[in-house]
Amino acid sequence: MNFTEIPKAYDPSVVEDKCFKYWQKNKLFHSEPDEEKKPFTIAIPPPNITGMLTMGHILNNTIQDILIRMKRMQGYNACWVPGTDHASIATETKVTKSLEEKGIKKQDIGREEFLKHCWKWKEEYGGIIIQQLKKLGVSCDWDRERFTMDDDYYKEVIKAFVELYNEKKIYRGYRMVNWDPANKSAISDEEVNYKDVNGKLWYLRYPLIGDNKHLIVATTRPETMLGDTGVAVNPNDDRYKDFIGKKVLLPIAEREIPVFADDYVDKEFGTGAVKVTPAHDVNDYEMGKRHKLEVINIFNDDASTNGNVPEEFRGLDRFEVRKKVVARFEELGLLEKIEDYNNKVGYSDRGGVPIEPYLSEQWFMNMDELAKPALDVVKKGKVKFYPEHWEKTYFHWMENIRDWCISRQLWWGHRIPVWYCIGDDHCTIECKEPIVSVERPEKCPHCGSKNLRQDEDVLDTWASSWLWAHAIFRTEEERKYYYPTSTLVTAPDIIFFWVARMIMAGMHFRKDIPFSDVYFTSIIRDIQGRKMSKSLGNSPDPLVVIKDYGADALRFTIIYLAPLGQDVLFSADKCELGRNFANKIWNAGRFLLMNAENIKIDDKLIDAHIDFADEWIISRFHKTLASMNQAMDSFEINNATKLIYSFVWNDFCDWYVEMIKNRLYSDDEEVKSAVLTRALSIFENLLKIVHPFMPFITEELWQLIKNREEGESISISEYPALNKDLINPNAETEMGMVQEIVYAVRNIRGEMNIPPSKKVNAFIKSSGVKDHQLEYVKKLAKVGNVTVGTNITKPGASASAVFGNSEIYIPLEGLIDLDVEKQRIEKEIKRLENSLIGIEKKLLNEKFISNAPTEVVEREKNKQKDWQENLNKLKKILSNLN
RNA sequence: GGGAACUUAGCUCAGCUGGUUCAGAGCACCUGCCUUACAAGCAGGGGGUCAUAGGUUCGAAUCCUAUAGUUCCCA
Repeated sequence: MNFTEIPKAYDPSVVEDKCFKYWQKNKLFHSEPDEEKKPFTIAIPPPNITGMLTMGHILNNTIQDILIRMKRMQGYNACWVPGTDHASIATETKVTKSLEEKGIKKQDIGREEFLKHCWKWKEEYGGIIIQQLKKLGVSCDWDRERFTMDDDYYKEVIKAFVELYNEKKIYRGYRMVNWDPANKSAISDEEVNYKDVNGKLWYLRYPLIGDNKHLIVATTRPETMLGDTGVAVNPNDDRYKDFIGKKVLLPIAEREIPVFADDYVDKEFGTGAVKVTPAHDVNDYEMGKRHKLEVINIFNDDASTNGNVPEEFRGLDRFEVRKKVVARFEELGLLEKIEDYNNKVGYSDRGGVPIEPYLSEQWFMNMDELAKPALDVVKKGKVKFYPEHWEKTYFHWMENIRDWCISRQLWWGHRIPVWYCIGDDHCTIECKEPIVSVERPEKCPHCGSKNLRQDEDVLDTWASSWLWAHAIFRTEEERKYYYPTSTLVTAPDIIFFWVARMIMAGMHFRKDIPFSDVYFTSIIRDIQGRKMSKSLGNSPDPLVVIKDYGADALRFTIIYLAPLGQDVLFSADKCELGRNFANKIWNAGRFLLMNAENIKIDDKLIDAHIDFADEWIISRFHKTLASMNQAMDSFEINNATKLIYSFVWNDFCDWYVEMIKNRLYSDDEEVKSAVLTRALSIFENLLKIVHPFMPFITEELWQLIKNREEGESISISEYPALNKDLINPNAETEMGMVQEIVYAVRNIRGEMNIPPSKKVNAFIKSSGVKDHQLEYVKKLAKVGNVTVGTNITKPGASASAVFGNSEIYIPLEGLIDLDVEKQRIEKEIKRLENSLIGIEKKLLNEKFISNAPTEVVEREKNKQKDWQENLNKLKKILSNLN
């Protein structure tokens, strides 16, 4: 290959697909248990099969990929299991809708037929998100892809149900649940979101029986009055003492209902008298139980009114009925008033409609005993959260945990393994007991009837995905090897849904934690800080971003922007950061490769002709590595990207590459070979530490800089080991001096507007500058001749600067603007004076001298001495200018 | 109502256990450059009483308390 033909700008579109295919073909990310190696395992948070790739997935999976790639290179048996979940409600909604578009109703075709459609839909669309994920370059073990409804996973879920039922942790009950009328299913407490709603408070008059008086009740839901079976007041409310025990005639329904006293009633709310609807409000239900009230359900499963309301009010949607009820109250002269009222309304997470408290028969899981060990392992630090503060949220939820409603009135999902005896003629009382079994029972164990009916409901999707961390592994052998997994990377909004429950499942079914570290990712917002959402249309399509900027650029940018525990304000154009960085790396590689066309690479010379610039970059590399290790250990991944960025751009490209040019363009072939060989080896190490973050470009360059065998890959190469002996303070000091001089000269050049094409000469009044340093100064600051000595006098018409304890003069005959020069010096004097004021104040403070550690005091004294000397020099320079 | 996080340059944010990266980075801005890796670049520059008020300390962006604002979770 002719390297001069390498394009000047990096083009990710060519490289990315090629690299991914190469990795796939060679199965580089496949893992099998291997007792010789330590496992490092990640279970992907399974995206839902109805989902499309979002920026949240990008962040989440990039982090996982960084962790897994790094560990893989560090010699671990890295195993990242990908997969998807079946998303009961979301999928069923999609399939139902698409059938309805064809004029097919779910009920008409029946369960079996409907499920066939679901599977077809899953085959067609369910894999899209996984395909999209591949564009990101993630290194999952693609042979291990799992789905929560795979046969063996399905069995695992059913087994868990039966086990928990037998342990009496799962039970059936007639309860008031959160009902989602859109999906016609119960949902769990966690799936309800409370929103502030600008509503109304209606004041309704209920006529007292045997009296001309009225009792006025206030309600946010007037329509439920059709199901009222009582009116409650506070027992200590003097206003209503006389009403207790009397009855009111419920308007419209024409029902006599009692007035009673209950402590629950808040005297301050409304009129202090509240209508009680036991079938449609949790608190009313409790009151109803206490006072043995009738329970009248007025709604069908879609929240339309049923036969328990007067004829003309039947079959209407709950919001329609509201209007009609209010209108009727007005007609009857029983509407006292309407006030604006701000209240919280629970909305269904999935359905997006207000939930309806609804009495129904459901399956529940008692969480008390499951929660204890799960709480314990986090308290004891066996499972660590990053950032740590999520522990508090976790503790609070776990300590106040409530029973989990796990049944859903849906067909797509894990069907509850419970059968009911319909019976023949000889049923016993025991036949009423549910028959809970992994396999379909032959007959009723009590009466022998074969007439059995399976429970129609399926389980909450989370009641299957909570087993994910272990159920993704098929054999006990694998579970022993890979479980517990290492790090879970997930969004904090599913801490209860998934993280907490997975810890519970792990402790219960495996008697061990499911993962040792949990990394809670940032939430991606738009540039105005709004959550990204479909309805706002403010979420960039990650695939378009990848197309425009490259996957590496997107990966790097999103991590760079995402500090631990902080939200990220993202817009696609921010990916310029990553794209530019990729281009920088590309061009550094291009530079080395172009030189490699004419210069021989010779590994024997890798340590030959080494000088302080080489030692310095190696020192910087190992320092960077040390900081990176520290950052990664504490999951400060964005710090790691910053370290990488600054090493690559500032140290390697800005300084080192510029510095080796002197020697690469020399006449000594051996020096040239040594310098390029070494630079390439440092560059290779650089590629390796960048690789987990930007896998594609680093793979491409790694393949280019040496001849590689088929199947070789940077992704399975050895990660550079930290060698603290190579951190070299002498080289850094020597380099520091070069940098100081170069900065000083560049500053003069910049301020004096001297074009780069024009070389300047320099006089340096110092004893400590060596010739080989000056060679670099000449190159980097575009200096022609340098004169160094201790007894140099300042040439006329020159600009000056002070560095360390030395002075530098740049003769600028005809170029110098005296005013500019004076301003430059004065600015520097001002800066130093301000610093000195602060330091003097400190040193004059007796308490500082006596209380501060001696080394701090020493340090301050030295600083003062150096700065004072420099100040004196500058002052002298300034007075000479005047 | 209870809890959590945040407030540092025009914007987005670093700054972990107080004193050698202490006031930083990227973007934006201004000036000069197509210097044989890179204009997606190079060199230089301007810009912040670290939300406010107290306190602890020899010393506070950093620790404590209160206040204000922003965001999120739970009831």
